[in-house]
Amino acid sequence: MAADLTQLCPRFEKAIGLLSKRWTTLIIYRLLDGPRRFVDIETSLSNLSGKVLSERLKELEEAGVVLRTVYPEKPVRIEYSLTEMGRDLAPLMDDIQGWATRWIKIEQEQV
Amino acid sequence: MAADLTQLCPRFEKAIGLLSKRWTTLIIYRLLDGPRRFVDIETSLSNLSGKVLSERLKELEEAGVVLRTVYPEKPVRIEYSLTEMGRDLAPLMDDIQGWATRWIKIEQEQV
DNA sequence: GTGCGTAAATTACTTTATGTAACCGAGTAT
DNA sequence: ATACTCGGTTACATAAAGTAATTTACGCAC
Repeated sequence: MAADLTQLCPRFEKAIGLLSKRWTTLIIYRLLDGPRRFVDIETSLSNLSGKVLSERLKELEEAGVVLRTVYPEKPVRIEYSLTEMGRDLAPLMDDIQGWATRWIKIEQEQV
Repeated sequence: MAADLTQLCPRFEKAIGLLSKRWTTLIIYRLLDGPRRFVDIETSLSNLSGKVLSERLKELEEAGVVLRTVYPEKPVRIEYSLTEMGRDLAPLMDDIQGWATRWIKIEQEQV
């Protein structure tokens, strides 16, 4: 009967809980290119609303993946960047990119 | 002004759309150990409801990641397994596991 | 055959998450 | 003063997920 009592590694579960929320991976992917401002992220990911972006950035900051830096210039500038923990996700992103390239088919627009 | 017009690779985006849905990764992770029946997956992932499992398995089958096999035995047996495309996600899972092990802290139960 | 149980779902209903759009406060430009 | 940008927040509407009961098709005990 013992179906499958293999416990999931709690760290793995927690990582998945963080990373697999909607938009999270795409936000991180954007930040791999370098620090970005709120609006830049918002406008570069279509359908991502400021509301959710704000939530995600808070979660990621809380988790230690993203760093929020305030530059006290004339009009204050706020930049979001990846911490070391965040940059360490780069190989993972490459894996997804590789897998996608190998397996994902895109339906062609009519030629 | 040109904020960041870098387009996301559509394959990458599609892959993320598939993989980052709630439960999807955990279901695939479970199937990496070998074929499983519906109830086994359901009971091994707490809080995953039959409803959503059913949806996810259909999506994954549709995407070519999961194979649904019907064994016409006395009480019919249905097994879900990974296709080659699905098994090719193993390195990604390993990377997530590695990253989680390196960075994710678990709050300790009181000793 | 009646009642009971299991596997694999599906349906109806509730709760949570996300999307949309308007609004705010600080700063700057006209 | 007016309008515009940035970095948000708020209020409301829709979509997705959770909960629980029901369904269909079996087998099993009686």
